[in-house]
Amino acid sequence: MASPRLRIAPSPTGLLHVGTARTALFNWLVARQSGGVFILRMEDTDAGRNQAEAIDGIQRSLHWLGLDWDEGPYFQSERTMLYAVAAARLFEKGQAYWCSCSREEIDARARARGGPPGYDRHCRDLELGPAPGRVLRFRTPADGFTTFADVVRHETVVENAHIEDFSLVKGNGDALFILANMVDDEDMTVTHVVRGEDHLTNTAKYVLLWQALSSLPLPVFAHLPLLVNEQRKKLSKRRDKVALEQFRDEGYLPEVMVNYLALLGWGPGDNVERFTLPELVERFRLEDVVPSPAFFDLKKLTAFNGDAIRAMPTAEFVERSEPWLRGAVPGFEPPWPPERYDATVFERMAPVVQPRVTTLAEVPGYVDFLVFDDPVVDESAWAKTMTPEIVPLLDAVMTTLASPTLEWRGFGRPEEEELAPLAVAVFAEGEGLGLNRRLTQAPIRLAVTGRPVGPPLFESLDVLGRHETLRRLRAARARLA
RNA sequence: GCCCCCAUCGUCUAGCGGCCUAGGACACCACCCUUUCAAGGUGGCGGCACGGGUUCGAAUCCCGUUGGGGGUGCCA
Repeated sequence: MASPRLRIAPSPTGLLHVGTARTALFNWLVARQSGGVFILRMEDTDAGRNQAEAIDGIQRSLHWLGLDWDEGPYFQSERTMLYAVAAARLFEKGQAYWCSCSREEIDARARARGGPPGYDRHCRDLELGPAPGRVLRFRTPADGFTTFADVVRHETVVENAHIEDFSLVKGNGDALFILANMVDDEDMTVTHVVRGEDHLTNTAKYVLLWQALSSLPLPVFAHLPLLVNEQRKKLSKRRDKVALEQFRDEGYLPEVMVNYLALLGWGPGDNVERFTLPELVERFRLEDVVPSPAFFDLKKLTAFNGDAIRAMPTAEFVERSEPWLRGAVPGFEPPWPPERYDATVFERMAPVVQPRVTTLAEVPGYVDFLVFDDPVVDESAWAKTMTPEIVPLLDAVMTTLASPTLEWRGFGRPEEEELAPLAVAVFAEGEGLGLNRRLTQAPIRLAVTGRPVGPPLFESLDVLGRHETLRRLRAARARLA
């Protein structure tokens, strides 16, 4: 048997959608694990809906995920002759006919007869020729059944009487999806059609067309379960956050996205859930795809992302965070002018930031106090914490921190059990005033970072430096006086 | 309306007739650790939609019911 040929056939009407990405991934996995070919084909037959930008965006997103294609991108808009030839053949064989009915006429007749909506085969035997405004319709057999097998589902049988005489060519001469899609699959000798369940109903039409136009065996079909939102509706770009580039901009890692997407509609037999792309190539089985819809759970994606960030060597974390810190991410603005980013400062904080973030876009929020001239103060937290009673603490801490004999070090050392010198000094002052560690660190954190929560305090002071720490403490003290 | 598909913890899934008093992950809860917040550790809560069959035996097979979804375009 010839090597498998699979394709992803997005229509360039917007950014790559997570559902399309999942479909692309499954197709790609089958191709790669079988020594097959993965084809990219832009289904841009509807000129009015195409967006030039989308063509680049789709390719960018596929690359981002690590899904490379062997052929293409093909563009259906450049292959119109193929569809015209197929349409002419169908017409000549009597398997298609021209129809002059407008949508309004079709609907009006459906209402008049009180029957179900849909085309009533009005022009079927009128023997009309082609003309502007006329559509070409497929002459669906009046009786019999159309059946097809599906790797994910049971064999499906559809009564031909239930399939309307669907349109193949628009009134302006352009081919419709159903024709172009089938003709291209045949022409590109696609062996496996792996796509979303929303195409299941189209498949009977596809099979009918294939039988009318091709002597090749039908491709193997696999209809993947839909990705749904919390309302259990198909993910849509209008209602839901689905653009892959948005996830990228928010600091989700491509390897995590691939891993998570693979788990939507498929599960390995054992209790392992974390996979790299090469591991997926090895483990994935199309036959094991489940048929029921899957909820795209942002919480689980985020949890995986946080795990992956924590699992990185710190140097890698620093490197991969940089675009968000420098303002190099298209959809993300750091809270400071990009030129203020100082890589050497961030490098020192990175080890304590890394376990606290779940996406890379969160990183700047953990280190902004180091970049700003003055901390941005959380006023509600200030009001609660910075009471007149803490003045003695601030005074004592300032005196201690100003002492030149104090070693300015806030990071603990692996080999020592004790607290770092800065922590020892500050806690000692708090203790002297009858304050526990929790109460001692709170006002200092607020004075220096402006917030009640954040990275560990003494590490933060360490990186901020003695001079700036004291300046901020004095400023807070002044505000209280 | 009609056609098609689907149905295991809240969610994603394991299960493919006996190993299931149904396993894992995310979420959630509790405790521990702790300078905030995280992280980490330990434990917990929680499910086979319902009704009939088939079988010595069903989450697993069959039928029905109910529920959910998709399609029904001169969109893809």
